[in-house]
Amino acid sequence: MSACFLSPLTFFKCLSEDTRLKTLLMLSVKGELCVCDLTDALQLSQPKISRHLADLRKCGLVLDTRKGKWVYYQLHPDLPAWALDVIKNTATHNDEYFSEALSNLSCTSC
Amino acid sequence: MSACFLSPLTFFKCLSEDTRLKTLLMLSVKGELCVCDLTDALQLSQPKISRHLADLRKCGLVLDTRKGKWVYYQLHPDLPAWALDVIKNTATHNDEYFSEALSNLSCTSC
DNA sequence: ACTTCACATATGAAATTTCGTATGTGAATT
DNA sequence: AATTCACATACGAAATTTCATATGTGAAGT
Repeated sequence: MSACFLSPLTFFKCLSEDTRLKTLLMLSVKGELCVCDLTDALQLSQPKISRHLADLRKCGLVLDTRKGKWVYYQLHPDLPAWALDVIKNTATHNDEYFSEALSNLSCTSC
Repeated sequence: MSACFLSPLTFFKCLSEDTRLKTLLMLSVKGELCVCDLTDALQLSQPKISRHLADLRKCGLVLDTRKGKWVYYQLHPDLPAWALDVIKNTATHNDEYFSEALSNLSCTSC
């Protein structure tokens, strides 16, 4: 789904759950992460991560790209500027909220 | 409650419901509104508005001041800057989401 | 082609959120 | 002090969200 329109309510509902919020904040810092990166970082089951990623996809907040066996997620390039601002702004001023998750990342690109 | 600390998750949970979100956006534009202003603007029952205002109070997002019979609400002065930014930014770029509510306001100060 | 790996989805149960209705509280008016 | 007005809270029901578990799908290796 392309991110043509995004109602503020839909957007904030996506941000109102721990797993989804941390995922978006991590993506805003790291640019791109695969599902296994996220399960490692957040120490959660794969189906749980996958379900929340599906929510974010349906709302147009993230874009998924398959690269061989792995599926990489990024913030959707067509995300409205105000929404991207909210995410970046939140990430910048709340390191302590997701720093532990970031430090759990073991990918080579970190 | 003073707004010493506000976790991003708590904050976004407050923004993830239509009544609460519109209330916050209206307050960011109008500065101060009483409960009856909000019931008029949003065309909702008084207990419903009141319950959501209680939620916002408990999280430290709004401050209530009694003036005679009326209770006026405003965004909490101690709201963290990043959180205020999110609200203002969202209000600026999503007029159509709450413009109808604003136009329903019949208070003299509008 | 069979297996394995990475990820997605389906299902029902459990937890959380929301709501309407009724009732309570405080300030002002008479 | 009794009533009215503006607002807050209590309560159970209904709706929504979240989750664990099981199963399905697609790509790559053997």
